[in-house]
Amino acid sequence: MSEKPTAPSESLDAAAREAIELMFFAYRDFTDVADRILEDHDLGRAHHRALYFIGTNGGITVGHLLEILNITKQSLARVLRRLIDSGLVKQKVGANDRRQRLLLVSEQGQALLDELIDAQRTLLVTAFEGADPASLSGFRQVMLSIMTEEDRLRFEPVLKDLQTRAA
Amino acid sequence: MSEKPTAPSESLDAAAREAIELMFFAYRDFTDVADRILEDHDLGRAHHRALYFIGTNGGITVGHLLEILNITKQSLARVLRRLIDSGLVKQKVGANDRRQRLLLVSEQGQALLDELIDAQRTLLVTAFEGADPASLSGFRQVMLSIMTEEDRLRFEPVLKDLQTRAA
DNA sequence: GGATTTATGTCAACACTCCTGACATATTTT
DNA sequence: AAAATATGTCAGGAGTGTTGACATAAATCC
Repeated sequence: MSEKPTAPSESLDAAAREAIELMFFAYRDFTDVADRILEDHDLGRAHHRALYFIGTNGGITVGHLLEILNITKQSLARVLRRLIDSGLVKQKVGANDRRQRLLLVSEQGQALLDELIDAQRTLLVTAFEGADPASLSGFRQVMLSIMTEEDRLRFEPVLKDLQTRAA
Repeated sequence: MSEKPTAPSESLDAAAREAIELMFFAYRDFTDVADRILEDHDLGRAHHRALYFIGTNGGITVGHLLEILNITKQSLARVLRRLIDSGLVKQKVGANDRRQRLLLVSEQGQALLDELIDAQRTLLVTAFEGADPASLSGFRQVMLSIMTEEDRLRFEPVLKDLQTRAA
């Protein structure tokens, strides 16, 4: 009685359709908590993302940051200029390669970043507490599984099947 | 030996920190599959979102769509104008309330929407297949838990604790 | 029925973010 | 010395979101 023989499992299919909306609403509300803080500093999401990856990867090069963010040099330039001019991010000439401009958050930048991370971390901790303890690993597995192989490799192993490397 | 007495559980905290990045990369790669299709039609994400909610809520009013999307009238106006001018969306005067302009996708609009939904659905089905079957419910629980109460109510019950209503 | 509210549309103007393509400089590599 | 790399910048265009004001038609209130 199944509709089409190409159906992946019917139930997975229905879950996937619902998940399209789960992704939309969860992501929007997740970013909203940071957006409210950013408003007070007249910064946008692009500033948040750059600040975040600079803060969590101190001394990152401009090129590497571009790779992570997946945007063009010009898009990042504008954002970086603001962050540097406002004193949230500092640059340091690379020790080995003097062409590089290593990026670092300033004390102020770290303070703002802490505020942003805290807001999202708190939301997530609350969400985790509101769900079964076992949900956490399911959530993680699915999220890793949604992203591209390339992005997945940025995370610690832990998953056995997805990353063929039983350490 | 714990750092602070305010720590929620240490392990939940660490998971939440990682989840900040899971959200970023998973959402980006999830939207990317749709963005590639949208490019071919010279449409942006805003058009996608509007088309999606019109398609899945046939006859929705402009006001209701604004509530779902959480954007201003002017932001939607531009997007809606394009969708209507390009024949992807039709308007119909409300039967009861003739001030209303009920929104409906055209045949073309439905075809494009199907293409977009298929792309994201396929990605999600593959992700679900690549994770433990039990992961699915964990993923769902956490995603629902992340969003605001208001948004959560848009979904079918299923969760017992979060929605106090053991129907 | 006249006043008010509601649903929708639109104009103007501004900000943020992303893109393409081109060009310039300093430094490293070949 | 020539080529490649890392970074910065200029010019210009598109999409998306905001505010505030104003206009019209239709429903609702008194």
